[in-house]
Amino acid sequence: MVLDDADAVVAAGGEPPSARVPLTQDRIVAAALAFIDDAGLAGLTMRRLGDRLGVEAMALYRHVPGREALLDLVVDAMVAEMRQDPDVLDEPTNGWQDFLQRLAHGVRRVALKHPRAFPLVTSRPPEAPWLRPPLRSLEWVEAFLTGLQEEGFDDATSVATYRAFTTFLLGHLLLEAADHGAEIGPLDTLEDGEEPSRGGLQDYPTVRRLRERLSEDHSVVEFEESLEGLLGRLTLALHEAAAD
Amino acid sequence: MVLDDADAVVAAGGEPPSARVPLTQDRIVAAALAFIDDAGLAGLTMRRLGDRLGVEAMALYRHVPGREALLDLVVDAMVAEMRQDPDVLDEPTNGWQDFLQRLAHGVRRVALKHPRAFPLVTSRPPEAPWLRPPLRSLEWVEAFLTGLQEEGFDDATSVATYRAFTTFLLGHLLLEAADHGAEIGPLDTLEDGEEPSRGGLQDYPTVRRLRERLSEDHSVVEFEESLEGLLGRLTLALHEAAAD
DNA sequence: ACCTGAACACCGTTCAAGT
DNA sequence: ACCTGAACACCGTTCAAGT
Repeated sequence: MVLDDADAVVAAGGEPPSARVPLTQDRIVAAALAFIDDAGLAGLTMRRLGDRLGVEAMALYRHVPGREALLDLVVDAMVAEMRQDPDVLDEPTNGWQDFLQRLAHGVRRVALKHPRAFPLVTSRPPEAPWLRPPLRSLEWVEAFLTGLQEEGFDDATSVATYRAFTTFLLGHLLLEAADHGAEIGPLDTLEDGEEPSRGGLQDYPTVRRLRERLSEDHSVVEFEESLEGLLGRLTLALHEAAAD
Repeated sequence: MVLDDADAVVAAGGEPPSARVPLTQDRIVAAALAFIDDAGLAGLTMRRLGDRLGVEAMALYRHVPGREALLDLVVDAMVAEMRQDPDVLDEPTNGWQDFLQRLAHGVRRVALKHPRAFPLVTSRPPEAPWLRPPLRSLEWVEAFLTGLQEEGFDDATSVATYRAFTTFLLGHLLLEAADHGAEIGPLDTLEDGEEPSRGGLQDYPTVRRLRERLSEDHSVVEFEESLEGLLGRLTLALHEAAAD
């Protein structure tokens, strides 16, 4: 999913005049992700994606089974992006807390890099029913569980941690991505200063009074504190498990 | 959004032979929600929804602005369903912990009643950018914040609680809904016992060993304990705020 | 007043035909 | 070997016409 020379040419100046750049699945997936990033999922069409790649839509079907499968590949690409992150470790080398902290921040970086595509990680059905977004690849879960077991987690605690950790990530990152993605409906183009739906605010005095505060962005602090809270609870659970 | 006589007639025996049941927005929205509940969002089409109501698709446009708007109305219907729940209180009458606990369980009931429609609550853009799913209506947030303030929460703590509470609900309920919704892709019809994607499991020994455990459903306990943990942290935060 | 029929622009996808 | 053109079935949506 790395930008190769072919993409560089296309990105630089439209499609190459005569030099035929061959289509590949990776190029298609990368283009689809880029498309969603700046036009939203609703705008992604096989025909428009073809345009973007200088090709008829029908040419895509030689490299990708169809639109649905393409979206799954986009999810795979984002999941793979987390694994490439040098700050995310394959196994715990400085204790499990450091391991989980790096992982959490790595996932968060990807979510904020692709706020409009990230929800796909949640909405696409996973490979197996017990895989949970956003850590929804077998490789991820294997690395996650093995890492914890190396650090002395027993079976039950490892699995419970996987579940608690994914729940935590999903809640925070989906909301944070929504803030940044700002899926502005095509109707909400408030180019003029009309401030829609503000009128009704008079009926909600408390909301109205706290409006400024509600708009403040404390997501970094909240993520950090919530993560620390989770790690703290896990530490307790670990000691309890050891005491049994 | 309550089933009225008109729906009862239709539900009982197909469309009424001659007695014209007038279309209303409520009937359309209820039918759309029911459709998503048992066919998934992808299957919902204006034309098919018209069929289900014994009407041409074009007739729907007299009562609903369009498909996108209809989906927003479906979300509103689910949000309203939470407010009708008799176990969910409008204001805290037995302390804020009881207030939040009832609210949490009420939202959970709706999520589990509509596992395939619930994700819409997250994916549709809210009325205002500072409204957060799943408590994404002005009425909800007004009741929520006012209730907490009656219980002595200051402004900052009320808003922080709103944010923490929504994050908690979203993470848990989206994952739990996904478990129950089982968005089985049209291709995944494993009517024969082929067990797809199980072959690769040999490369993931830890996942393989913990497979049984990963499939166990502990969502009730997790929801309960996580909620209790949240309330506990809030209690601490309250005391800290009071000490300042 | 409320619904229908026909039409338009746009989809995903298939397949024979081009180069 | 790889892409294109034409075609099919299905969408959302508009609007004049029916009752």
